[in-house]
Amino acid sequence: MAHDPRSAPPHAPLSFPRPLVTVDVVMFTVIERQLHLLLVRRPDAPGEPQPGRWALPGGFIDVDADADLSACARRKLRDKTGITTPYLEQLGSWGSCGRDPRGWSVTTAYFALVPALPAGQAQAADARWEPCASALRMRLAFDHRAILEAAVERLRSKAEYTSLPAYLLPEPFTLPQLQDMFEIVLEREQNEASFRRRMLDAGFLAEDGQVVISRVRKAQGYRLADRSRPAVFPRTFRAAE
Amino acid sequence: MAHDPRSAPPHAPLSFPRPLVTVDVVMFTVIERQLHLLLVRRPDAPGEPQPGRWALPGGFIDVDADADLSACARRKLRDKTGITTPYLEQLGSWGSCGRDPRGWSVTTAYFALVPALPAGQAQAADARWEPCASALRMRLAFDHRAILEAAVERLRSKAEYTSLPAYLLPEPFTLPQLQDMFEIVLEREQNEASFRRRMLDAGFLAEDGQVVISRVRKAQGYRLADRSRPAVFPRTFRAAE
DNA sequence: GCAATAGTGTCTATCAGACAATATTGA
DNA sequence: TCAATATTGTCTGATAGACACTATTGC
Repeated sequence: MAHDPRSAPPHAPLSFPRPLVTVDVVMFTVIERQLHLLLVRRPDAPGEPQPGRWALPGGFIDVDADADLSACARRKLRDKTGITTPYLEQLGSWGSCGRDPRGWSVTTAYFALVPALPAGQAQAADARWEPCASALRMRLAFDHRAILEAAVERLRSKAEYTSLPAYLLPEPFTLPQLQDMFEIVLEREQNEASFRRRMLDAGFLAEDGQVVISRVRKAQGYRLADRSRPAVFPRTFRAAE
Repeated sequence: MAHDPRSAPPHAPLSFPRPLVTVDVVMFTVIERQLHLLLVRRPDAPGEPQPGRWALPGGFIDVDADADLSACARRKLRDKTGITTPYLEQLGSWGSCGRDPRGWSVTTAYFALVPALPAGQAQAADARWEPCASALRMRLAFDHRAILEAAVERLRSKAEYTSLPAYLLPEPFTLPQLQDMFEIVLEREQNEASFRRRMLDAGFLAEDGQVVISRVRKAQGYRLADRSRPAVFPRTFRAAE
C-alpha cells in the first residue's frame, strides 16, 4: 500500500515510521606505496548489531550537532583522525529494509582523500588503517563491502581523468611523487614524459620551492593552485574498457 | 519507532530523533526538440509546506512498500507517468536541518531518462512536463532548484562520454535521431561523420530493421544492445573547459 | 667519473572535427 | 529530373604512449 504521507490530511503530524539515517566515510590514504583505508571496530555491547566486526567509520546523524550531511561526514573524520580539511566527496546512498537489523535504514557514504598521517600522530584507538586490497576481502559490517567497492571504483575511475590522487600527498610535493600516487591508485605504470605534460598542461599546480627527497637531486616542489576542486584533464589516460 | 520484533537480538533503544527521509526524481524527456522534466504541484492543504509550489515528484519512503531507495524512485515514476522501465541513476543526497520546515530532512535524488510519452497517454493530473530551461528559472519547492541543476549538469557531462541520450528515444531509432538527442542535451551541433563513427565503433547499437521518418529516405533502425548500462566512449566529445 | 633521480625531445597511433562527396527515395 | 535526407571518404589537429636522450647532484 503506497500511501504518501507528504499529502496526508492536515492534522496527520508525520507520525509514520521513519528510517534510520547514518553517514559513513571511506577515508583513503597511501602508506608505504599501498592504498589504505580507515576501519573501526563495531562495539561489543549487547544490543549492538554486528558486534566486533570491522566497519567504515560512521554513525547516526546528530540532528542537533550536524548542520548537513557533509558536516556529519567531517565530524566523523575529525573524530577518528583529527583531520579537518580533507578532500571530501559524496559517493552515494544505500538504503533498504534489510541492510540493518534495526529496521529500514539509509546511509549516505562519502569518500575522503588524506595525506598519510605523520608517524606517531594520534588516531582513534578503535580504528586502524587497513590495506585496501585486504579490506576488500574482509567480511565488513552491514553492506560496507559494497560501499567500499563503489568508493574504490569511483577513485580509480576519477583518477583516469582528474587530479584526485594529488589530495593523497602533503604539500609541497614533486612530480615524481605525484606520479607515484597515480600509479598506486591506477595500479599501472605511467609514462614519465606523458605524465608531466598532462599535469603541467592542466594548470592546477603552483610551483612551491625546491624539494629534496631522494638526497640525489633537488626537484621542483608544487602545491595545488586550488584545493577546492580537482582538475579535469581533456582526455582519459587511456580508453575505458 | 520502527522496531521489528522478529529481528533476532534486542537492540539498543534508538530513541534519538530521526531525520525525515524522502526520494525525489528528476524525470527527463525530450518534447519538440527541447529537454523537459516532470514537475508536480505541492498540495494546498493547510499544514503542508510550500503550498501550491511546483516541485520534483517525490515523497517519503514507505517502509512497508519500498524495499530500497531505487524501488521508491521507481514507484514515484510509475505513479506519475506509468513508465516502468526507465533509465534510472542515483544523483545524490541532500540533507540538512533547514531544507524542510518540518525538521532535519534528507532526500535522495534520482534522475530518469524516458522517451516522450505518446501524445494523449495518461499522466498524473497534478503533473506537467516543463521545459528544462524554464524550470531552471522557476522558484521550485524546497531545494529542488539545486537538485535540478545537479541533474542537468550530470546529464550534460555524461552525454560527453556515454550513450545516455539514447535512453531518451523510443526504439527503434535512427542515427540522425540519436544525433538529435545528443545535440539537444549538449546544446551544440555534432559533426555527422564523426558522430556516426563514434556510435558505431562503441558497439552498443544493434541493428533493428529499416525506419522511415522523413518520408524521403529509409534509414537503418537501431536499438540498444544492452539497456542495463550505457556505453562509455574512449574519449570525450571535446575537452572539458 | 659514476649512480641515481629529475626532466626533455620526438616519433607514432588514435580519434575528434571539418568538409566535401556520394547514395537513396518520393514527388 | 530535383529536393531532402542518409551515409561515407579523407584530411587535419590534438594528445597519449613509447623510448631514447639530457641535466643535476652526492659520492
